[in-house]
Amino acid sequence: MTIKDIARISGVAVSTVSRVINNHPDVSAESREKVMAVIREHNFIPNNSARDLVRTKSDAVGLIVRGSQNTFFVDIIHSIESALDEAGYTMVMRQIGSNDNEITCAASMERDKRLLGIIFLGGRSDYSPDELAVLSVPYVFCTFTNSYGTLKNTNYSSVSIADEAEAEKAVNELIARGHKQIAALISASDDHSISQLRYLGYVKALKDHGITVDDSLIIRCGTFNMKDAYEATKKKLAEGVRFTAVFAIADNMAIGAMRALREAGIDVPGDCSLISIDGIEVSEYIDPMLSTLTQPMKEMGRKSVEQLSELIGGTGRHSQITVTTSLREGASMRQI
Amino acid sequence: MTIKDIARISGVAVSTVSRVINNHPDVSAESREKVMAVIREHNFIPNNSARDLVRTKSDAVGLIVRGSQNTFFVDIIHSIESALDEAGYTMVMRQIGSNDNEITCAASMERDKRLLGIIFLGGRSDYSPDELAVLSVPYVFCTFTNSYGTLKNTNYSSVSIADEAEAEKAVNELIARGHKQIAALISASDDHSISQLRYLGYVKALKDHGITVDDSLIIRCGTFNMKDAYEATKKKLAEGVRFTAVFAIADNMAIGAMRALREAGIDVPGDCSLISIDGIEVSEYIDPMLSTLTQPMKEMGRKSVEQLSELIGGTGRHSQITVTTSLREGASMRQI
DNA sequence: CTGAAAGCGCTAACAA
DNA sequence: TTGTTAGCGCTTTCAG
Repeated sequence: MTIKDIARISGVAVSTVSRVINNHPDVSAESREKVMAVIREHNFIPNNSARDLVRTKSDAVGLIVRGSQNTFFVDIIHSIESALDEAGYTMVMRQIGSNDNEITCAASMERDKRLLGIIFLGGRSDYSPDELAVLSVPYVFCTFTNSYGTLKNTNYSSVSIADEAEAEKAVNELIARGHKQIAALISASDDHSISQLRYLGYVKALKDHGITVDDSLIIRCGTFNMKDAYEATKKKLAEGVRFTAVFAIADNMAIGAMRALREAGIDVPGDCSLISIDGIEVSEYIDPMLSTLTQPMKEMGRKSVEQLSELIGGTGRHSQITVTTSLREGASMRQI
Repeated sequence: MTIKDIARISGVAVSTVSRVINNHPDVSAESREKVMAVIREHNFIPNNSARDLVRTKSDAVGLIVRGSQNTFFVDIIHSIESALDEAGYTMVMRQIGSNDNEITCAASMERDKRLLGIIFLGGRSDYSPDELAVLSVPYVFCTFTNSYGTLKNTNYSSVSIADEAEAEKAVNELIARGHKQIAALISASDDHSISQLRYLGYVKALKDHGITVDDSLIIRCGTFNMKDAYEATKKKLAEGVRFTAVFAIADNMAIGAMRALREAGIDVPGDCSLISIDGIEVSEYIDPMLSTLTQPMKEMGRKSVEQLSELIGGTGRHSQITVTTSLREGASMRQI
């Protein structure tokens, strides 16, 4: 069933059917009625591939999301969606698996959907100019930025927290409460990811306070999973390593660690304090409530759209926007 | 940049470029090299709208997901993805917002992407034949089924748990532990959703054991959110209503309730037992570990694909597959 | 207000 | 092995 069929059945030309479908005003009420009736009767749905193909412009902005399971993104997605909506854009969201390449996916969507711009939610911190060269519309990184100097500041936009500084802030909270044996729960310390940045913040905080960094206190999980964080912490504890506090680079991982600690008979915060970064919903519901540096999700979403809008409009230049977290005092830390 | 441009630059015809792009064997190594070089040099990416438009057949199966924030779906999605992959299909996933209509979205994708079949992950339990009439390829419901008799059994396929029976099973666990004042944490009892079904199972369990159903023990949240579950439970407790156990229709909601109970000074499971249904990851990590009836996610994903495969292949008829949960004994229930 | 016709970028006969 | 060409289903001039 195509508009050609609809046209034939309704006794009008395809262009008239097209006008009806797209709500063009210059169609007589009579024709409109007739066509609509036929469309309804036959459950006709226009083919988007064909529409996208012929349309030369659109009002679509792509949102590429890495790691959909990350409940941390849910609020940001909502915020981006409504901001985009207010700005008069249509959002086309694509969640990609961990194996897919977000840039390739974005480049593909850009061509298929005639995107005006792209927002990347989650992604790597070390893209090369060559990689990004496949994109020819403006884009902004949300929740991460180019932290390894592989890009020029004048060539990309981002909205993110200062991962290293925030991690330092988190660890400082622990130090301020008298902790010196502080473990770090990370994914890896050399993967050019957010994990590495937050790890560096941890190291800096310790050094600044004259605390020696003890590599045996670093718990490397390899991933950002709750389960792996649990296993890794469990293993570390089984090795007999002890500490009075843990800094986890993500709430998710902190929750995994919490269970490992509990199962080892270590009370949080009684025997061990715990702090992390993110502020995902469930972290507020568990017992003890997680003390965490929450990222301003709504704000990040809104700012990303603002920045992209200016880029699309031609006003405004590239900029790296840094937002700050705020400490949500849960009950997982204590003074010693 | 189109294949026409690539053809011109490479000095070959568009069909040759097309052949290279699609890895057809009948291209000389020389031409292939040349074309590939030009493609790389210009960062050429083919337009999928055009490809989808012209392709008359594909190996794509659509996966329509309602409620992406639901971490319960993550494992099922993985399982469906790999099963589809093994069966030689390509998966096209689309997450839809709570405002969008999943059937319309599916119908649209069916036409755009020439889908061979569709899997609905999450959805309503009372579709009408008319609604479904827009779909012309086989589909299967995953995690829900047509529970209100609006469809003929010979007209649809599904893989789900028996919501009412499983809810009954959950409540029976509570009753077996001596509980009689059992609250039910639900979304609504008359919305034709899974909530209503599980509510009915709750009612049945009570009745079968001669326990009067007390409407003041029903906590209606209106949604399936953690937050709303928390608020609703808090409110109920503030009204002075007391009970020795709670049956929550979903883990998510149970976690919300847990916090409300805790804040009211009610210990779980000391003062109040708690059981729910689903088996989401985090429910295993919290303290106390949630006692829940876990759905066999991997199995559900695999069976959905199997069923769809048979439908697509023309072998096999429609069927409603019921899988069963298993009790994961956490630590949120106790004998009284 | 309506229709005819020219493509959008690509694939797949068909011919060479 | 390669090139030519006819559409896929739709939107959009351009005439009428």
